[in-house]
Amino acid sequence: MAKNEFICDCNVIHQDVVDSTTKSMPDADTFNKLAEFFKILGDTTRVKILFALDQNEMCVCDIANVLEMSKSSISHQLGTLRRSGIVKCRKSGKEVFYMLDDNHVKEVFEIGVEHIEHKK
Amino acid sequence: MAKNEFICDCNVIHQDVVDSTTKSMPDADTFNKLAEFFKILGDTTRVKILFALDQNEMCVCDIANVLEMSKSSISHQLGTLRRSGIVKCRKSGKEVFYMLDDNHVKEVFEIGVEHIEHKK
DNA sequence: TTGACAGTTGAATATGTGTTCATATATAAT
DNA sequence: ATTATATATGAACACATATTCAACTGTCAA
Repeated sequence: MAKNEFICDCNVIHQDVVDSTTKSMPDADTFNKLAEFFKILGDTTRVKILFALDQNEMCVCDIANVLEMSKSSISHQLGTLRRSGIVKCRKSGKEVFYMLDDNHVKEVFEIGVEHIEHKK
Repeated sequence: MAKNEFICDCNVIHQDVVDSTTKSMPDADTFNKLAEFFKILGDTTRVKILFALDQNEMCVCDIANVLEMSKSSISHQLGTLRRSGIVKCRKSGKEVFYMLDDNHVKEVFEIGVEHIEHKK
C-alpha cells in the first residue's frame, strides 16, 4: 500500500527520483509568480507591444498605430503589463509614454527568438 | 487627414517613431510563435513539470506524485509540452520517460527566476 | 467654459484552456 | 487468455481572458 495513495491516483515507480525531486522543488509561490510572468509574455499583442517598447518609449496612440489596433485594447494591455511590473510610464501633458521597466524582459525575449529560430 | 484613420481609432502623434518602429517589426508569424512559446511556459503545472524534468528524466507517474496531481492531468500537459517541442520522450516497456528537448527552456527559466527574485 | 483629444476603465461577449471523468491502448505478468 | 498497470485521449465543465463598446477623467486650446 503506497503511502501516496491519497494524493495521486497512481503509485510511485521510482521512489528515489520522486524523493530527491520533491525535495528540490521551490515553494508554490515561486512557481505561481514564474508562471504569471511567462503568461504575461504569452500573448501576441503584448509581445508586439514589448518589442516596440524595446526600441522607443511610446505613447498609447503611437503603439495603437504600429499594431493597427484600437487605443482601448492597447490601453488595457498596457495596464496589464504595468500591473505586472514589466512596463512603466511617464506622463507629459495629455500623453502617457510607456517604456520597459525591467531588462530581464529583453533577455527573455531574445532567448525566445533564438529558440524559435532554432526550431525552424 | 491621417493616412491611418481606417486602421486605428486615433491619429499618429509621433510619425517618425511610428514609422521607424513599424519598419523594424518582425512578421506576424514570428510574434505568434514567440507568444505561443511563452504561453506554454505560463502555467503553474507546466512550470513545475519543466522544473522537475530539468533535474531528471521522469515517467508520468513519478511526475504526478511529485506534483500531487492526477496522471491524466499530467499526461495532458506533457502532450502539450511535447507538441510544442519543449519536451521529448522515450519509451521503456509500459513506462514513458520525459525529458527537456531544448536547453533554451533552461535559460529562459533561469532568467525568469532572476526576474522574480529581483522584484521582491 | 466649451470643445477636442489622449487615455482609462467597467461591463459584456466570445474565445481559449486546465482539469476531471470515462474510456481506450499498450505492455507485462500470471 | 486474462488481469493489472502505465499512459493517452476525447468530451464536458468551469474558469480565465482579449477585444469591443460605451462612458468617463484629465489636459490643452480657443
